[in-house]
Amino acid sequence: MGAEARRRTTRQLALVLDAVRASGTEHPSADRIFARVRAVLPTISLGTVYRNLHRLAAEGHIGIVHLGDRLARFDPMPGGHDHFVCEQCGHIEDLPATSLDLEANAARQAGHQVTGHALVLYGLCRACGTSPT
Amino acid sequence: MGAEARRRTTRQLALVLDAVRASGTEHPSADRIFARVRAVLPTISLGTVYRNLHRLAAEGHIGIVHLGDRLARFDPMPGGHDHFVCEQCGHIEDLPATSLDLEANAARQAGHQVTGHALVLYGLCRACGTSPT
DNA sequence: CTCGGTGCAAAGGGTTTGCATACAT
DNA sequence: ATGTATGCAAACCCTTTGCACCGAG
Repeated sequence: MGAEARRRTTRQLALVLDAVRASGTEHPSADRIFARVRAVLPTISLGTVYRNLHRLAAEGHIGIVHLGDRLARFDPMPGGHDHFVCEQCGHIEDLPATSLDLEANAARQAGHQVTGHALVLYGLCRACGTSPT
Repeated sequence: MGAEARRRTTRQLALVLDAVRASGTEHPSADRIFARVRAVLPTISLGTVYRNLHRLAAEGHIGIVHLGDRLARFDPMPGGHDHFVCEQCGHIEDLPATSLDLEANAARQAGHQVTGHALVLYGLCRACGTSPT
């Protein structure tokens, strides 16, 4: 180990992290982050946003969420929790972390080691389930 | 409702379904299905494979699985069950269906209706966890 | 005979990458 | 001074689509 690449702190990196942290519950996509940061630093490029997003995720500062569609979404909370997605309005909500002991059991009984999971619940959110279609 | 489009049965549709059904536990991607079918019907096109894959999924004959990587995988079993993915060798394993009552509860308490879920467990499969790195 | 399905090839859209330059250390 | 991070733009990759022809009903 040892030989880890030396990492530099740049304005771009800080701004990308800020943007994700300021996104609250929104779970923005990369191009949304791009737009936000660009409002502050107009010269930043999309490639840089992606590189910093991945670096931040690798260092455990932010989380990446895959919701079944093609694009990745970013989350100020690094991990552990799950998500609920409304199939009608697209609203995304954080759910508390779960141990998933029951579910992981099947895998463990097959001799596998479970180290993590991704869980997305689908349905109708309160607003969509209440209002007329 | 009523006015449903009339659907035709073609050799291509049947072969795509056959290929998915014959894939067992492999969870093949679209281009893998494409290759398999092409071995039997060399003139079939990728576009047709995708169209039939989606039609079969919409009709509930096969399942689509998103594992966090970029491409979709197809499953002879329509739904209900979960998956385990080995982070080292990429092996995919089916897990029995789970109700996820505990997890869905948090969403229900917020007033949402939960109609489905996608759960992927990550870790080291038996082979990778046992053998030396 | 009809009109839904097919093949082909080009377009799409998110993400990654090569390269010369800028800048953190 | 050193070499990592950036900006730009092209490349990638999976997937979707427009269009003219084919073939199931």
